[in-house]
Amino acid sequence: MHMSESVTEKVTYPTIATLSEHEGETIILRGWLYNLRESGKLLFPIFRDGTGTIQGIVPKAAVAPEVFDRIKGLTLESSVIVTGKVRADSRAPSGFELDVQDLEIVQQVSAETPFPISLKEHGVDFLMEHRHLWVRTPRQSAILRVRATIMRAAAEYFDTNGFTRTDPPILTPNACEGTSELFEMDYFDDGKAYLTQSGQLYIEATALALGKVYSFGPTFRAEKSKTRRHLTEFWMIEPEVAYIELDGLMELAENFISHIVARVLEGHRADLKVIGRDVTKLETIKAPFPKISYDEAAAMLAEAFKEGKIENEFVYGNDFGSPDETYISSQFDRPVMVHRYPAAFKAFYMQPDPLDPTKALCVDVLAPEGYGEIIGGSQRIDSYDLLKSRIEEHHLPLDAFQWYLDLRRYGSVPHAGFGMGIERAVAWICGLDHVRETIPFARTLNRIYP
RNA sequence: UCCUGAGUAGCUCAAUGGCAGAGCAUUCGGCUGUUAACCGAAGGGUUGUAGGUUCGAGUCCUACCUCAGGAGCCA
Repeated sequence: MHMSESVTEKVTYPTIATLSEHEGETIILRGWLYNLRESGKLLFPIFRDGTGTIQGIVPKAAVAPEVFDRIKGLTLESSVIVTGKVRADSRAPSGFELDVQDLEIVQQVSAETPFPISLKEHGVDFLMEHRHLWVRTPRQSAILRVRATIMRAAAEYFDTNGFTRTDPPILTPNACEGTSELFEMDYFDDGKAYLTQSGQLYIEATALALGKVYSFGPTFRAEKSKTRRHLTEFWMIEPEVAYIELDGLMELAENFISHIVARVLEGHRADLKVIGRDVTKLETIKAPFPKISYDEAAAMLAEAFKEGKIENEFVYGNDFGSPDETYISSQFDRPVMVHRYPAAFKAFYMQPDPLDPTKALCVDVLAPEGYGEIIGGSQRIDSYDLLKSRIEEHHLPLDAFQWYLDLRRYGSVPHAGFGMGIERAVAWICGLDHVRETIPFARTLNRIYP
Protein backbone atom coordinates (compact mmCIF):
# COMPACT_ATOMS: atom_id res chain seq x y z
CA MET A 1 0.00 0.00 0.00
CA HIS A 2 1.21 3.47 -0.78
CA MET A 3 1.87 5.74 2.16
CA SER A 4 1.98 9.42 1.49
CA GLU A 5 5.08 11.30 2.50
CA SER A 6 3.25 13.28 5.11
CA VAL A 7 3.00 10.20 7.32
CA THR A 8 6.71 10.18 7.90
CA GLU A 9 7.90 13.70 7.25
CA LYS A 10 9.40 15.53 10.20
CA VAL A 11 6.62 17.71 11.57
CA THR A 12 5.34 17.86 15.11
CA TYR A 13 1.72 17.00 15.65
CA PRO A 14 -0.16 17.85 18.83
CA THR A 15 -1.97 14.92 20.38
CA ILE A 16 -5.67 15.05 21.15
CA ALA A 17 -4.91 15.05 24.87
CA THR A 18 -3.09 18.38 24.51
CA LEU A 19 -5.50 20.13 22.13
CA SER A 20 -6.72 22.46 24.87
CA GLU A 21 -3.32 24.18 24.53
CA HIS A 22 -3.94 24.76 20.82
CA GLU A 23 -7.28 26.57 20.82
CA GLY A 24 -7.71 28.65 17.68
CA GLU A 25 -4.77 26.98 15.94
CA THR A 26 -4.92 24.98 12.76
CA ILE A 27 -3.36 21.62 13.52
CA ILE A 28 -2.71 18.29 11.85
CA LEU A 29 -3.94 15.16 13.55
CA ARG A 30 -2.79 11.65 12.69
CA GLY A 31 -5.12 8.96 13.87
CA TRP A 32 -8.17 6.87 13.15
CA LEU A 33 -11.88 7.38 12.64
CA TYR A 34 -13.61 6.34 15.85
CA ASN A 35 -17.18 7.10 14.78
CA LEU A 36 -19.09 9.02 12.14
CA ARG A 37 -22.46 10.66 12.53
CA GLU A 38 -24.18 12.74 9.88
CA SER A 39 -27.09 15.09 9.71
CA GLY A 40 -27.91 16.16 6.18
CA LYS A 41 -25.12 18.35 4.92
CA LEU A 42 -23.25 18.13 8.24
CA LEU A 43 -20.75 15.42 9.13
CA PHE A 44 -19.56 14.68 12.66
CA PRO A 45 -16.51 12.42 12.45
CA ILE A 46 -14.94 11.50 15.78
CA PHE A 47 -11.21 10.95 15.64
CA ARG A 48 -8.92 9.13 18.04
CA ASP A 49 -5.13 9.13 18.16
CA GLY A 50 -4.33 6.96 21.16
CA THR A 51 -4.42 9.84 23.63
CA GLY A 52 -8.13 10.62 23.41
CA THR A 53 -10.99 11.41 21.05
CA ILE A 54 -12.25 14.62 19.52
CA GLN A 55 -15.28 15.32 17.38
CA GLY A 56 -14.75 17.01 14.07
CA ILE A 57 -17.42 19.00 12.29
CA VAL A 58 -17.69 19.20 8.51
CA PRO A 59 -20.39 21.43 6.98
CA LYS A 60 -20.72 20.61 3.29
CA ALA A 61 -20.29 24.23 2.32
CA ALA A 62 -17.06 24.61 4.29
CA VAL A 63 -14.86 22.11 2.47
CA ALA A 64 -14.09 21.02 -1.06
CA PRO A 65 -16.75 18.62 -2.44
CA GLU A 66 -14.25 15.76 -2.79
CA VAL A 67 -13.15 16.20 0.85
CA PHE A 68 -16.79 16.08 1.99
CA ASP A 69 -17.44 12.90 -0.02
CA ARG A 70 -14.22 11.32 1.21
CA ILE A 71 -15.20 11.86 4.85
CA LYS A 72 -18.79 10.80 4.23
CA GLY A 73 -17.54 7.52 2.80
CA LEU A 74 -15.16 6.77 5.67
CA THR A 75 -15.51 3.47 7.48
CA LEU A 76 -14.82 3.06 11.19
CA GLU A 77 -11.16 2.67 12.18
CA SER A 78 -9.90 3.87 8.81
CA SER A 79 -6.59 5.64 9.40
CA VAL A 80 -6.63 9.33 8.54
CA ILE A 81 -4.61 12.52 8.62
CA VAL A 82 -6.82 15.46 9.45
CA THR A 83 -6.21 19.17 9.14
CA GLY A 84 -8.49 21.38 11.17
CA LYS A 85 -8.89 24.27 13.53
CA VAL A 86 -9.32 23.67 17.26
CA ARG A 87 -12.37 25.44 18.66
CA ALA A 88 -13.79 25.50 22.18
CA ASP A 89 -17.39 24.31 22.24
CA SER A 90 -19.53 23.75 25.29
CA ARG A 91 -21.47 21.00 23.48
CA ALA A 92 -18.36 18.81 23.17
CA PRO A 93 -17.62 16.32 25.97
CA SER A 94 -13.96 17.37 26.07
CA GLY A 95 -14.81 21.05 25.61
CA PHE A 96 -13.18 21.22 22.18
CA GLU A 97 -14.10 20.44 18.60
CA LEU A 98 -12.19 20.38 15.36
CA ASP A 99 -13.39 22.38 12.35
CA VAL A 100 -12.14 20.03 9.66
CA GLN A 101 -10.51 21.65 6.65
CA ASP A 102 -8.91 18.67 4.95
CA LEU A 103 -8.61 14.95 5.43
CA GLU A 104 -6.34 12.42 3.85
CA ILE A 105 -7.05 8.70 4.04
CA VAL A 106 -4.04 6.60 4.96
CA GLN A 107 -5.96 3.34 4.75
CA GLN A 108 -9.68 2.87 4.24
CA VAL A 109 -11.24 -0.10 6.06
CA SER A 110 -13.19 -2.20 3.55
CA ALA A 111 -16.96 -2.13 4.03
CA GLU A 112 -16.97 -5.84 3.29
CA THR A 113 -14.94 -6.47 6.45
CA PRO A 114 -16.03 -3.68 8.78
CA PHE A 115 -14.28 -3.12 12.10
CA PRO A 116 -15.77 -5.86 14.30
CA ILE A 117 -15.87 -3.99 17.60
CA SER A 118 -18.96 -1.81 17.33
CA LEU A 119 -19.97 0.83 19.85
CA LYS A 120 -22.64 -1.49 21.19
CA GLU A 121 -22.11 -4.18 23.79
CA HIS A 122 -20.17 -7.34 23.12
CA GLY A 123 -19.67 -10.62 24.92
CA VAL A 124 -16.47 -11.55 26.71
CA ASP A 125 -15.55 -14.36 24.35
CA PHE A 126 -15.91 -12.18 21.26
CA LEU A 127 -13.91 -9.35 22.78
CA MET A 128 -11.08 -11.63 23.91
CA GLU A 129 -11.01 -13.26 20.47
CA HIS A 130 -10.54 -9.75 19.06
CA ARG A 131 -8.25 -8.45 21.77
CA HIS A 132 -5.86 -7.07 19.13
CA LEU A 133 -8.66 -4.70 18.06
CA TRP A 134 -10.42 -4.35 21.42
CA VAL A 135 -7.40 -2.48 22.79
CA ARG A 136 -8.32 0.41 20.47
CA THR A 137 -11.48 1.23 22.39
CA PRO A 138 -11.27 4.19 24.77
CA ARG A 139 -11.82 2.22 27.94
CA GLN A 140 -9.23 -0.45 27.13
CA SER A 141 -6.69 2.17 26.08
CA ALA A 142 -7.26 4.03 29.33
CA ILE A 143 -6.69 0.87 31.37
CA LEU A 144 -3.43 0.16 29.55
CA ARG A 145 -2.23 3.70 30.20
CA VAL A 146 -2.97 3.33 33.92
CA ARG A 147 -1.21 -0.04 33.91
CA ALA A 148 1.88 1.57 32.40
CA THR A 149 1.89 4.21 35.12
CA ILE A 150 1.44 1.62 37.86
CA MET A 151 4.41 -0.33 36.52
CA ARG A 152 6.51 2.81 36.18
CA ALA A 153 5.58 4.08 39.65
CA ALA A 154 6.32 0.69 41.21
CA ALA A 155 9.80 0.52 39.70
CA GLU A 156 10.34 4.20 40.42
CA TYR A 157 9.58 3.70 44.12
CA PHE A 158 12.38 1.17 44.46
CA ASP A 159 14.76 2.95 42.10
CA THR A 160 14.55 6.14 44.17
CA ASN A 161 14.86 4.36 47.52
CA GLY A 162 18.22 2.69 47.11
CA PHE A 163 17.14 -0.60 45.53
CA THR A 164 19.03 -2.30 42.72
CA ARG A 165 16.99 -4.11 40.11
CA THR A 166 18.24 -7.69 39.77
CA ASP A 167 15.98 -9.76 37.56
CA PRO A 168 16.01 -13.50 38.23
CA PRO A 169 16.00 -16.13 35.49
CA ILE A 170 12.74 -17.01 33.80
CA LEU A 171 13.89 -20.55 33.00
CA THR A 172 14.47 -22.46 36.22
CA PRO A 173 15.68 -25.96 36.97
CA ASN A 174 12.95 -26.88 39.41
CA ALA A 175 9.96 -25.71 41.33
CA CYS A 176 10.80 -22.82 43.63
CA GLU A 177 8.31 -23.71 46.28
CA GLY A 178 7.40 -27.23 45.36
CA THR A 179 3.65 -26.89 45.16
CA SER A 180 2.44 -24.98 42.12
CA GLU A 181 1.92 -26.50 38.70
CA LEU A 182 4.65 -25.23 36.40
CA PHE A 183 5.02 -24.93 32.65
CA GLU A 184 7.58 -27.49 31.61
CA MET A 185 9.94 -27.61 28.65
CA ASP A 186 12.94 -29.55 27.39
CA TYR A 187 16.30 -27.99 28.18
CA PHE A 188 18.92 -29.47 25.85
CA ASP A 189 20.47 -32.57 27.40
CA ASP A 190 19.99 -31.46 30.97
CA GLY A 191 16.43 -32.66 31.19
CA LYS A 192 13.55 -30.38 32.00
CA ALA A 193 13.34 -26.67 32.59
CA TYR A 194 10.39 -24.75 34.00
CA LEU A 195 9.05 -21.24 33.60
CA THR A 196 9.50 -19.31 36.82
CA GLN A 197 6.65 -19.04 39.26
CA SER A 198 8.55 -16.52 41.40
CA GLY A 199 12.00 -15.02 41.44
CA GLN A 200 12.04 -14.79 45.19
CA LEU A 201 14.67 -17.36 46.02
CA TYR A 202 17.06 -15.80 43.50
CA ILE A 203 16.61 -12.26 44.76
CA GLU A 204 17.33 -13.44 48.29
CA ALA A 205 20.77 -14.20 46.89
CA THR A 206 21.14 -10.77 45.27
CA ALA A 207 19.77 -9.06 48.40
CA LEU A 208 22.62 -10.56 50.40
CA ALA A 209 24.95 -9.18 47.74
CA LEU A 210 23.47 -5.72 47.21
CA GLY A 211 21.38 -5.06 50.32
CA LYS A 212 18.14 -3.79 48.78
CA VAL A 213 17.05 -5.35 45.50
CA TYR A 214 13.94 -5.92 43.45
CA SER A 215 12.89 -7.90 40.44
CA PHE A 216 10.21 -7.09 37.92
CA GLY A 217 9.11 -9.51 35.28
CA PRO A 218 6.67 -12.09 34.04
CA THR A 219 5.69 -15.07 36.12
CA PHE A 220 3.95 -18.27 35.09
CA ARG A 221 1.50 -20.59 36.80
CA ALA A 222 0.09 -23.67 35.14
CA GLU A 223 -2.62 -23.99 37.75
CA LYS A 224 -6.01 -24.62 36.20
CA SER A 225 -7.56 -21.62 37.88
CA LYS A 226 -10.62 -20.11 36.23
CA THR A 227 -11.52 -17.00 38.13
CA ARG A 228 -11.57 -13.26 37.66
CA ARG A 229 -8.32 -13.01 39.62
CA HIS A 230 -6.13 -15.47 37.71
CA LEU A 231 -3.90 -15.43 34.67
CA THR A 232 -1.42 -18.13 33.66
CA GLU A 233 1.11 -15.42 32.77
CA PHE A 234 1.29 -12.31 34.91
CA TRP A 235 3.74 -9.64 36.01
CA MET A 236 5.14 -9.44 39.48
CA ILE A 237 7.36 -6.93 41.20
CA GLU A 238 9.29 -8.28 44.17
CA PRO A 239 11.53 -6.38 46.59
CA GLU A 240 13.89 -8.24 48.90
CA VAL A 241 15.79 -6.47 51.67
CA ALA A 242 18.64 -7.58 53.91
CA TYR A 243 18.48 -6.60 57.58
CA ILE A 244 14.76 -5.90 57.75
CA GLU A 245 12.15 -7.87 59.62
CA LEU A 246 8.39 -8.16 59.34
CA ASP A 247 7.58 -4.69 60.70
CA GLY A 248 9.98 -3.08 58.27
CA LEU A 249 8.50 -5.10 55.43
CA MET A 250 4.98 -3.94 56.23
CA GLU A 251 6.12 -0.34 56.33
CA LEU A 252 7.77 -0.79 52.94
CA ALA A 253 4.61 -2.30 51.45
CA GLU A 254 2.26 0.47 52.63
CA ASN A 255 4.57 3.23 51.44
CA PHE A 256 5.02 1.44 48.12
CA ILE A 257 1.28 1.12 47.49
CA SER A 258 0.60 4.68 48.60
CA HIS A 259 3.17 5.95 46.12
CA ILE A 260 1.65 4.01 43.24
CA VAL A 261 -1.89 5.20 43.96
CA ALA A 262 -0.69 8.79 44.29
CA ARG A 263 1.02 8.60 40.89
CA VAL A 264 -2.13 7.24 39.25
CA LEU A 265 -4.28 9.98 40.77
CA GLU A 266 -1.72 12.53 39.71
CA GLY A 267 -1.72 11.63 36.05
CA HIS A 268 -4.86 9.72 35.17
CA ARG A 269 -7.99 11.55 36.33
CA ALA A 270 -9.34 11.56 32.77
CA ASP A 271 -8.55 7.89 32.22
CA LEU A 272 -10.15 6.88 35.51
CA LYS A 273 -13.26 8.79 34.45
CA VAL A 274 -13.40 6.90 31.14
CA ILE A 275 -12.99 3.66 33.05
CA GLY A 276 -15.76 4.70 35.43
CA ARG A 277 -13.63 4.50 38.57
CA ASP A 278 -14.85 6.20 41.76
CA VAL A 279 -11.68 8.14 42.59
CA THR A 280 -12.84 9.02 46.10
CA LYS A 281 -12.12 5.35 46.90
CA LEU A 282 -8.52 5.91 45.85
CA GLU A 283 -7.99 9.24 47.54
CA THR A 284 -8.09 7.57 50.96
CA ILE A 285 -5.23 5.21 50.08
CA LYS A 286 -2.44 6.67 52.18
CA ALA A 287 -0.05 4.98 54.62
CA PRO A 288 -0.29 3.86 57.34
CA PHE A 289 -2.61 0.97 56.57
CA PRO A 290 -4.50 -1.03 59.19
CA LYS A 291 -2.57 -4.06 60.40
CA ILE A 292 -4.27 -7.04 62.00
CA SER A 293 -3.03 -10.49 62.88
CA TYR A 294 -4.44 -13.70 61.46
CA ASP A 295 -5.98 -14.34 64.88
CA GLU A 296 -7.70 -10.95 64.86
CA ALA A 297 -8.97 -11.51 61.33
CA ALA A 298 -10.25 -14.95 62.30
CA ALA A 299 -12.06 -13.38 65.27
CA MET A 300 -13.67 -10.83 62.93
CA LEU A 301 -14.93 -13.64 60.73
CA ALA A 302 -16.26 -15.61 63.71
CA GLU A 303 -18.11 -12.55 64.97
CA ALA A 304 -19.52 -11.76 61.53
CA PHE A 305 -20.78 -15.32 61.20
CA LYS A 306 -22.40 -15.16 64.63
CA GLU A 307 -24.16 -11.94 63.64
CA GLY A 308 -25.28 -13.47 60.36
CA LYS A 309 -23.25 -11.07 58.22
CA ILE A 310 -21.51 -13.87 56.33
CA GLU A 311 -22.74 -17.26 55.18
CA ASN A 312 -19.75 -19.53 55.64
CA GLU A 313 -18.34 -20.34 59.02
CA PHE A 314 -14.60 -19.84 59.09
CA VAL A 315 -12.62 -22.69 60.59
CA TYR A 316 -9.70 -21.42 62.67
CA GLY A 317 -6.40 -22.71 61.39
CA ASN A 318 -7.41 -22.70 57.72
CA ASP A 319 -6.35 -20.18 55.12
CA PHE A 320 -8.86 -17.50 54.22
CA GLY A 321 -11.01 -18.24 51.21
CA SER A 322 -11.99 -15.64 48.68
CA PRO A 323 -15.27 -14.72 50.45
CA ASP A 324 -13.36 -14.42 53.75
CA GLU A 325 -10.86 -12.00 52.24
CA THR A 326 -13.69 -10.00 50.73
CA TYR A 327 -15.36 -9.60 54.11
CA ILE A 328 -12.15 -8.69 55.93
CA SER A 329 -11.15 -6.10 53.33
CA SER A 330 -14.65 -4.62 53.25
CA GLN A 331 -14.19 -3.55 56.89
CA PHE A 332 -11.53 -1.01 55.92
CA ASP A 333 -11.28 1.98 53.58
CA ARG A 334 -7.71 1.20 52.60
CA PRO A 335 -5.67 -1.96 52.08
CA VAL A 336 -5.50 -4.10 55.21
CA MET A 337 -2.36 -5.98 56.15
CA VAL A 338 -2.98 -9.38 57.69
CA HIS A 339 0.09 -10.82 59.36
CA ARG A 340 1.25 -13.92 61.23
CA TYR A 341 -0.70 -16.69 59.49
CA PRO A 342 -0.34 -20.27 60.74
CA ALA A 343 2.92 -21.63 59.40
CA ALA A 344 1.23 -24.93 58.55
CA PHE A 345 -0.20 -23.74 55.22
CA LYS A 346 2.49 -21.21 54.35
CA ALA A 347 5.68 -21.61 52.33
CA PHE A 348 8.60 -23.57 53.78
CA TYR A 349 11.00 -20.60 53.85
CA MET A 350 9.00 -18.34 56.16
CA GLN A 351 10.52 -17.37 59.50
CA PRO A 352 8.51 -18.61 62.49
CA ASP A 353 7.27 -16.01 64.98
CA PRO A 354 9.50 -16.27 68.08
CA LEU A 355 6.49 -15.48 70.28
CA ASP A 356 4.44 -18.32 68.73
CA PRO A 357 6.38 -20.70 66.47
CA THR A 358 3.16 -22.08 64.97
CA LYS A 359 2.78 -18.73 63.23
CA ALA A 360 4.87 -17.41 60.35
CA LEU A 361 6.25 -13.88 60.12
CA CYS A 362 4.34 -13.16 56.93
CA VAL A 363 1.91 -10.57 55.65
CA ASP A 364 -0.77 -10.48 52.99
CA VAL A 365 -2.09 -7.15 51.80
CA LEU A 366 -5.77 -7.33 50.96
CA ALA A 367 -7.02 -4.59 48.66
CA PRO A 368 -10.33 -2.89 49.51
CA GLU A 369 -13.68 -3.42 47.76
CA GLY A 370 -13.29 -7.17 47.64
CA TYR A 371 -10.21 -7.29 45.42
CA GLY A 372 -8.41 -9.65 47.75
CA GLU A 373 -4.72 -10.34 48.00
CA ILE A 374 -2.47 -8.08 45.96
CA ILE A 375 0.71 -8.59 47.98
CA GLY A 376 2.13 -11.59 49.76
CA GLY A 377 5.38 -11.41 51.66
CA SER A 378 7.37 -12.66 54.61
CA GLN A 379 10.51 -12.60 56.63
CA ARG A 380 12.67 -15.52 55.48
CA ILE A 381 14.26 -18.17 57.61
CA ASP A 382 17.89 -17.17 58.24
CA SER A 383 19.01 -20.24 60.20
CA TYR A 384 20.73 -22.94 58.16
CA ASP A 385 19.55 -25.80 60.35
CA LEU A 386 15.93 -24.67 60.49
CA LEU A 387 15.75 -24.06 56.73
CA LYS A 388 17.27 -27.46 56.02
CA SER A 389 14.80 -29.25 58.24
CA ARG A 390 11.89 -27.31 56.64
CA ILE A 391 13.03 -28.38 53.18
CA GLU A 392 13.08 -31.98 54.37
CA GLU A 393 9.69 -31.70 56.08
CA HIS A 394 8.20 -30.44 52.82
CA HIS A 395 9.80 -33.33 50.91
CA LEU A 396 11.63 -30.97 48.61
CA PRO A 397 14.80 -32.14 46.80
CA LEU A 398 17.70 -31.05 49.00
CA ASP A 399 20.12 -31.11 46.04
CA ALA A 400 18.23 -28.41 44.23
CA PHE A 401 18.31 -26.16 47.28
CA GLN A 402 22.03 -26.39 48.07
CA TRP A 403 22.69 -22.95 46.64
CA TYR A 404 19.74 -21.56 48.61
CA LEU A 405 21.09 -23.11 51.81
CA ASP A 406 24.47 -21.56 51.04
CA LEU A 407 22.88 -18.16 51.64
CA ARG A 408 22.46 -19.24 55.29
CA ARG A 409 25.99 -20.59 55.46
CA TYR A 410 27.79 -17.44 54.35
CA GLY A 411 26.86 -14.37 56.33
CA SER A 412 23.18 -15.07 56.87
CA VAL A 413 21.10 -12.12 58.10
CA PRO A 414 17.44 -11.48 58.78
CA HIS A 415 15.82 -10.50 55.50
CA ALA A 416 12.35 -10.11 54.10
CA GLY A 417 10.51 -9.40 50.88
CA PHE A 418 7.16 -9.41 49.16
CA GLY A 419 5.67 -9.82 45.72
CA MET A 420 2.92 -7.72 44.19
CA GLY A 421 0.89 -9.00 41.26
CA ILE A 422 0.63 -6.12 38.81
CA GLU A 423 -2.62 -7.24 37.24
CA ARG A 424 -4.44 -7.52 40.54
CA ALA A 425 -3.18 -4.09 41.51
CA VAL A 426 -4.39 -2.67 38.20
CA ALA A 427 -7.76 -4.37 38.58
CA TRP A 428 -8.19 -2.85 42.02
CA ILE A 429 -6.97 0.66 41.17
CA CYS A 430 -9.09 0.75 38.00
CA GLY A 431 -12.07 -0.94 39.66
CA LEU A 432 -12.29 -3.72 37.06
CA ASP A 433 -14.17 -6.95 37.58
CA HIS A 434 -11.61 -9.15 35.83
CA VAL A 435 -7.81 -9.17 35.50
CA ARG A 436 -8.00 -10.11 31.81
CA GLU A 437 -8.58 -6.43 30.98
CA THR A 438 -5.47 -5.31 32.88
CA ILE A 439 -2.85 -6.78 30.53
CA PRO A 440 -2.51 -6.20 26.79
CA PHE A 441 -2.89 -9.87 25.90
CA ALA A 442 -4.16 -12.03 28.73
CA ARG A 443 -3.13 -15.65 28.96
CA THR A 444 -5.80 -17.69 30.67
CA LEU A 445 -6.69 -21.34 31.06
CA ASN A 446 -8.73 -21.46 27.86
CA ARG A 447 -7.07 -18.82 25.75
CA ILE A 448 -3.74 -18.30 24.05
CA TYR A 449 -5.08 -16.44 20.96
CA PRO A 450 -4.40 -13.80 19.78
C1' U B 1 -10.15 -31.48 38.51
C1' C B 2 -15.15 -30.47 40.49
C1' C B 3 -19.93 -27.56 40.57
C1' U B 4 -23.27 -24.21 37.90
C1' G B 5 -24.76 -21.74 33.50
C1' A B 6 -24.67 -20.38 28.22
C1' G B 7 -24.04 -21.54 22.72
C1' U B 8 -29.74 -18.78 17.17
C1' A B 9 -27.53 -13.38 11.37
C1' G B 10 -20.78 -10.14 11.65
C1' C B 11 -22.29 -8.41 17.10
C1' U B 12 -26.06 -8.25 21.37
C1' C B 13 -30.29 -11.00 22.08
C1' A B 14 -35.90 -12.78 21.27
C1' A B 15 -38.84 -16.95 19.50
C1' U B 16 -45.46 -21.79 24.55
C1' G B 17 -42.90 -28.72 20.51
C1' G B 18 -46.04 -25.74 14.98
C1' C B 19 -44.02 -19.84 9.10
C1' A B 20 -36.43 -18.26 12.52
C1' G B 21 -37.26 -12.51 14.35
C1' A B 22 -35.52 -7.51 16.40
C1' G B 23 -31.73 -3.78 17.49
C1' C B 24 -26.73 -2.64 16.11
C1' A B 25 -23.15 -3.26 12.04
C1' U B 26 -22.97 -3.25 6.27
C1' U B 27 -25.25 -1.10 1.50
C1' C B 28 -28.84 2.61 -0.52
C1' G B 29 -32.06 6.98 0.52
C1' G B 30 -33.52 11.36 3.99
C1' C B 31 -32.19 15.13 7.61
C1' U B 32 -27.40 21.87 8.99
C1' G B 33 -25.68 20.50 15.90
C1' U B 34 -25.47 15.05 15.99
C1' U B 35 -23.69 12.86 21.27
C1' A B 36 -23.72 4.44 21.32
C1' A B 37 -27.78 10.41 16.71
C1' C B 38 -32.44 9.70 14.34
C1' C B 39 -36.11 8.20 10.15
C1' G B 40 -37.03 4.81 5.72
C1' A B 41 -35.45 0.52 2.67
C1' A B 42 -32.32 -3.75 1.24
C1' G B 43 -29.03 -7.84 1.71
C1' G B 44 -27.59 -11.20 5.57
C1' G B 45 -29.33 -18.20 8.92
C1' U B 46 -26.30 -25.82 8.21
C1' U B 47 -30.01 -22.40 15.46
C1' G B 48 -22.01 -25.31 18.46
C1' U B 49 -21.34 -30.86 16.61
C1' A B 50 -23.24 -35.96 16.18
C1' G B 51 -27.13 -39.05 17.24
C1' G B 52 -32.20 -39.92 19.21
C1' U B 53 -37.72 -39.05 20.53
C1' U B 54 -41.86 -36.91 17.57
C1' C B 55 -46.54 -36.10 12.21
C1' G B 56 -43.28 -31.93 13.31
C1' A B 57 -37.25 -30.00 17.27
C1' G B 58 -33.95 -23.54 17.97
C1' U B 59 -37.16 -25.74 21.89
C1' C B 60 -37.32 -32.47 24.62
C1' C B 61 -33.36 -36.70 25.51
C1' U B 62 -27.97 -38.64 25.14
C1' A B 63 -22.88 -37.83 24.12
C1' C B 64 -19.22 -34.55 22.73
C1' C B 65 -17.08 -29.52 21.70
C1' U B 66 -16.52 -24.33 23.03
C1' C B 67 -17.02 -20.37 26.38
C1' A B 68 -18.31 -18.05 31.05
C1' G B 69 -18.86 -17.76 36.54
C1' G B 70 -17.43 -20.12 41.05
C1' A B 71 -14.49 -23.76 44.25
C1' G B 72 -9.59 -25.53 45.22
C1' C B 73 -4.59 -22.97 44.59
C1' C B 74 -2.49 -18.56 44.38
C1' A B 75 -0.28 -12.71 43.12
